[in-house]
Amino acid sequence: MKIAEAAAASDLSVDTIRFYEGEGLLDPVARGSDGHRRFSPRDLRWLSLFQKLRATGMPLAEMKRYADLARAGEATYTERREMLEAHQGRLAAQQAKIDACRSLLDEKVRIYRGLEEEVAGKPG
Amino acid sequence: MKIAEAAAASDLSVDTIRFYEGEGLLDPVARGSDGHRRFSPRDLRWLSLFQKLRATGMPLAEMKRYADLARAGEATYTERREMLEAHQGRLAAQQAKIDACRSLLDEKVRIYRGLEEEVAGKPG
DNA sequence: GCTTGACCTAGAGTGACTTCAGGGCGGTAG
DNA sequence: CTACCGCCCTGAAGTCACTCTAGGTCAAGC
Repeated sequence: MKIAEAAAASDLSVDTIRFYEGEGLLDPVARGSDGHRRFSPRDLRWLSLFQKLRATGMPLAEMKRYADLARAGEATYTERREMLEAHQGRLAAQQAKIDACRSLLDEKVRIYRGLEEEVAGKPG
Repeated sequence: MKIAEAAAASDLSVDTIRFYEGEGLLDPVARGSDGHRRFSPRDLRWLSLFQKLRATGMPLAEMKRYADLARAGEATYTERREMLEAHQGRLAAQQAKIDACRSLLDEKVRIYRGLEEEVAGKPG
């Protein structure tokens, strides 16, 4: 699978994928005889994981740490789990922000609708 | 109200508040005789709004546009409402990302727990 | 054989802060 | 009175995570 397909499948940009490889999040990706990257299903699963973690606010350094731990084998299960649990906490915080923003926007939109009607009803 | 209090109340940093004023999101803030900023309740409401919008991914340029429209008066009600509605769409997208990440993490954490037990149960 | 399109690298540019360096003012402890 | 502390000021440099640009390779289609 080449990079454009990997990008489409993982919901990352091709630039971001190259950047992540450069940062060492992914092991160096295999290359075809043309020098182009060939992504394995395993690479793909990593990219999708990175996409989800980043999209919800995990810093790159932390994703790197997680990837390094995964390379280190079964001795790191506990630390890896703890990292994911810490990120679950971040999800909850994000959720709270979304909820707060949603209720504010719902009200403001309602208010604007009222104001627009008022303006429309003005004589003149 | 001075800047540290405004920061605590709006959940922004003092640096971010100064930065937002510099970018013209806020009208120039009143100053005391000591040259320090004095934030009005109105400033505070704007800052809280900006905090909520930024925390959920609205770009600065868009918040600036919204603030400029608000300065322009009632002729801009409709455009302002449409901007907020567009942001409601962003909230939904964020929500989807959080949900996708949450279900992945729930599963991964469950799996790690199983693996940790397995390792713990090994002889030797 | 020439163009088109997807890929390559290295490096510059961007958005939204954050940190730093250097300095002022007001209160209080010595 | 002055030394220090804490909070504030400005302008500029630094950071994070991309994103875009310039210049180049290569296989395939006309």
